[in-house]
Amino acid sequence: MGADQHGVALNSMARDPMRVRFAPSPTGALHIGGARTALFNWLLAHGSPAPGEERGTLVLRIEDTDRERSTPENVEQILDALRWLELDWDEGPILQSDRAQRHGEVLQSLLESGHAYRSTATADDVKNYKERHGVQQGFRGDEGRAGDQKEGAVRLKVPDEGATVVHDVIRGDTRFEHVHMDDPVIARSDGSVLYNFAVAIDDLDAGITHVVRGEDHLSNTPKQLLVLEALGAPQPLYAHLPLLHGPDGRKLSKRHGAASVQELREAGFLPEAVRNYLALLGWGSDDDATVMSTEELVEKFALERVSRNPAQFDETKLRWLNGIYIRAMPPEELARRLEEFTGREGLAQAARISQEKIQTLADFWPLAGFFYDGVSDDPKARAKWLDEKGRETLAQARTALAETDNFQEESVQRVLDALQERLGCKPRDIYQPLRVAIAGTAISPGIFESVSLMGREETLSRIDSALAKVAS
RNA sequence: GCCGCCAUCGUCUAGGGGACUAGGACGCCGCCCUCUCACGGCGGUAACACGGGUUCGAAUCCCGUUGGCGGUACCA
Repeated sequence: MGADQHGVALNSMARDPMRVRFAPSPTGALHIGGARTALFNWLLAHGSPAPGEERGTLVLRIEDTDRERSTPENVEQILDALRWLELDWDEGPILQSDRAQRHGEVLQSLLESGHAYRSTATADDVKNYKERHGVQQGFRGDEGRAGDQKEGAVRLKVPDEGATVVHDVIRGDTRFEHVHMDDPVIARSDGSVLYNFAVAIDDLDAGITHVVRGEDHLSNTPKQLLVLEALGAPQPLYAHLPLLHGPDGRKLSKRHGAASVQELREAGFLPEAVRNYLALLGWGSDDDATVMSTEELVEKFALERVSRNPAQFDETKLRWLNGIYIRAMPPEELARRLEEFTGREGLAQAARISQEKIQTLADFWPLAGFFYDGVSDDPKARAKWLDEKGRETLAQARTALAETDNFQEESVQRVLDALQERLGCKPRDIYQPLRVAIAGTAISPGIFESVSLMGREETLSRIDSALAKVAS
C-alpha cells in the first residue's frame, strides 16, 4: 500500500528535508491521541530521508485562537507533557494568536481579490437556503449580491464547479465535490480568523511539507486547500491518522482510566514505554516487532504503513510493555526513577529485589513500602498464616535466625533451608508466616532478599511483634 | 439529514487474487518452574460484519447493506 499506489509522489519529496508540525489547541490536558500525533511527527522529523542526509524539522504551534477555552495553564501543561515524553521540537512554540496581524493581512487580500466576501447570514439563513436548493447543495452566502456587504463574517468563495481532491499518504485520494461544500466562514465579524483559515496560513508560512494529524481533520482539509489555492500557494502532503478510542469503542475520556499523558505519568508508566506503545497504535513495523526502542522506531517508522482503522487504547498491553522496560533497565536507573516517582530516598536495594515483580512505578510502594513504613495490615493474611501452627513455625524461624549474625541473602537461605529440613515441612510453611510477620501481607519480594535487606535487628523485632500481636 | 472516512481473534495488528488449515503480540485458559506475587518456558482459546458481483480461484478487487466514527459552529 505504498505511496505509489496512491499516486502520491512521496519518494520524490523525500529528497527535501521534511518539515512537520504538531499543533495542539490548549483547551485541556494533552490526550493520548494528541500524544500519538506528536510522536508520529517527531519520528518523522528524526528519521533521515536517506543514510547520511539531513533529518527533518518539527515545528510546535499552539492553536490558541479559541479565546474562550485556551489558557496559559493549558499551554504549560501540554509543554510539560511533551517534555516528559521527551518529544522535543525544533522550532516554536509559535502561538497562533501572535500571528493575528499576518492573518488579517491575508484575509484582506482575499477580500480584495474576490476570493472571500462578507456575509451576515445566520444559521437560519443557511437552513432556508438548503430548503430552496436542496440539502446536498452547499451554502452560498453571496447569492445575487456579490460583494455588496460591508458587515458580517467572512466566507471563502467555493467554486461552483469541480472538486477538491485531498492527496493523503495514508488514505489515498479523497474527492470533495464543490457543490456539496458550504462557503466556509474563515473570519468572525470582528475580523479575527477561524481555525481552517489560520491553519492554512500558518502551515504555509512555516514551510510545512507534511501535515500529519488526526482523521477528524480530513473533512476540514478541502477548506484549507481552497484557501491555499486562492492564494496561489503550494500544497503540503497530508496524512490523516486513524482516531483513538477508549475500550468501549467510544471517545477516549477519563472514564477509561488514564486518558491524558499526565495521568499516564501518575500511573507510573515510563515515557519510553509509552512511546513504544503509542507507536503501535495505528502502526506496525513490517517485521511484526512489538518491543522497539525509540531509536528503532525512528529507523522503522513509515507513514505508508500507518493503518486506516481506528484503534482502541488498551492499558493492559501498555502495562505489559512497561514491565518489559522496567525489567530491562539497570537497577540503579530503576532506583533513580522510583525515587523521583515516590519522592523517597534510598530505594536502591528494595528496587533491585522488586524489579521483576512490578509493571509500573506505582506498583513498587504497595509491594515494598513495608521496608520503610513498617508492616501493613492484612488481617486475612494473618489469619491464614499466623494460626497456631504458623506461630510455632515462626518462633522456630526466629530462633534459627537469631543464632546467626550473617544476614547475607545466601546465609539467610542456608539457615531457613536447614530449619525446613529439620522440621520436615514445606518451604511455604516457614516462608509465609515469616513473610506476614515482616511485611504484614502474604505478598512481597523474595523472602531471603527481604529478610536480608531488612537486617537482623528489624527482622527479629518484627517477628516478636507479630507473635505478640497474634497471641493477645 | 447531508458530505466523508473506516470495517481480520475481546484488543493492537500481519496479509494487497492461489504460499491461509488466516500469522504475531496483549489478554484469557491449562501445564511446567516456584517461598508469595511476579518473571520465564510450553501448549491452547479466539477473527476475515452481511449480501451480491468479477475471477478457474476473493480476507484481498467492485457494488450494495449494516455498523462505527468524523465533519457539517462567527469551536479547534
